Amino acid sequence: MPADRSPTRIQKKNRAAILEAALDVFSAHGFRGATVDQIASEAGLSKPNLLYYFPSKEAMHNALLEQLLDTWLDPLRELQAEGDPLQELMGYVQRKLQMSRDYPRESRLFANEIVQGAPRIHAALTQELKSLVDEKVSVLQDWMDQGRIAPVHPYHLIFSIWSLTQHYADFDVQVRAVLGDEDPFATAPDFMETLYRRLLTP
Amino acid sequence: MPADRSPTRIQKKNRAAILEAALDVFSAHGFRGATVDQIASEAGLSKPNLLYYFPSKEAMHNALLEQLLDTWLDPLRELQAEGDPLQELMGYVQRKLQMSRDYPRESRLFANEIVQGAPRIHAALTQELKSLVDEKVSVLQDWMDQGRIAPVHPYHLIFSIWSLTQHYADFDVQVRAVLGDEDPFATAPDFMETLYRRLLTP
DNA sequence: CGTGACTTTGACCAGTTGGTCAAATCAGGA
DNA sequence: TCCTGATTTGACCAACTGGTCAAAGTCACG
Repeated sequence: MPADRSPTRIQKKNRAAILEAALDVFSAHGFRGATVDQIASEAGLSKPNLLYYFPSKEAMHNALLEQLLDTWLDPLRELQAEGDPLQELMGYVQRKLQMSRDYPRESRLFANEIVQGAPRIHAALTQELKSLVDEKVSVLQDWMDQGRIAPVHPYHLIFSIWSLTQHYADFDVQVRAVLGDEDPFATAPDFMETLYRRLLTP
Repeated sequence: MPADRSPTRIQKKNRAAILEAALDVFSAHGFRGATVDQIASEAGLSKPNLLYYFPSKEAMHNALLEQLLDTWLDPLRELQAEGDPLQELMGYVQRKLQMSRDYPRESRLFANEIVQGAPRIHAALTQELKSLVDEKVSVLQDWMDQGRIAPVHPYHLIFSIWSLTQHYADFDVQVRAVLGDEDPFATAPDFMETLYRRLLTP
């Protein structure tokens, strides 16, 4: 096991390579479907060498999830109570959509975990996630009470943004199978814009 | 292997029990994460007995997927070109939402398969699925051309219905972690109704 | 009740899995 | 250069995996 001291050049490089490979494999096969051998070969390292940097397969998975949950919630954190309501919400939707386009593996990693009952991050859902959502929901509720956006169930509003945007990452093969050659990300932003403008304009 | 003749009472009962258990296990762990032993013990049969009724683990998975793809597309098939456009679409949304509530395991089985790249049903996506969607999209397009519903990208409209409704089955733990005690299916139908009425009313 | 087909299972197998370990190799500061 | 700690790996292991098979048990029907 590498020491707890500040990481050497080699440690930095290898840890990053391992996490990169692990993201690839876990997001494509889920936790139980991924094998350490597969991650090792994709990282260009031997299996015992992986286990020198991370004590177990589960530790790699945890490292990814912890690192990612924060990044994943950033777009929602940026939603400002002080801004223009419709503009803030549109910004949030477009940021989430960009994340689906630019980080589809991260999206699928979470999707795999949640679909299978979130056995490894259930605590984080009821804590960090819930409290952030509760906070932003109260902002939405204020806007609705002030008549600045149309009144709708604020939690379902947020769920709808999550599901619509992540759909393009998580169900990518299905979307592309139906759309054929058309690039989903070329037309999705416009659709989202229309949908939420119609829904939320008072 | 059971004969090809008409199934005996025992064959019917055991096949059904196996598929029921397989649905439970596959939907909770994905294909690679599920084990035949686990399915066997949940079905109350021995492992060799399972493999007497199905030649392999993959055969069980295929049997489930084939049987389910049809059921899964039924709500869309019921969308009638002759009916009232808004009412037809609302009906479709509500039928899909009910399927998420009543058959969450089926939804998660598909979700697992698609998220992991649909290695086993990719052909069905580009054939049965695509042709049904193409057909219904042309109905939607006619309605839009006639000004009977607002013009939006028809494929994204269908994707949005899929993602919104299935979210409540596939991401159930997350939804419940955020909502606390509130039953998502008590308030979701109303939210969907509002959303699609605002989006589609001309 | 007897018989042949259907059903069930314990024991087993070869391949894969996550993980260990001692020994070998390497990097870099004195 | 040499030495010490960091890094790497081949060989290995026990547990588990999907799947096989011959033998035993059960059923339905004449």
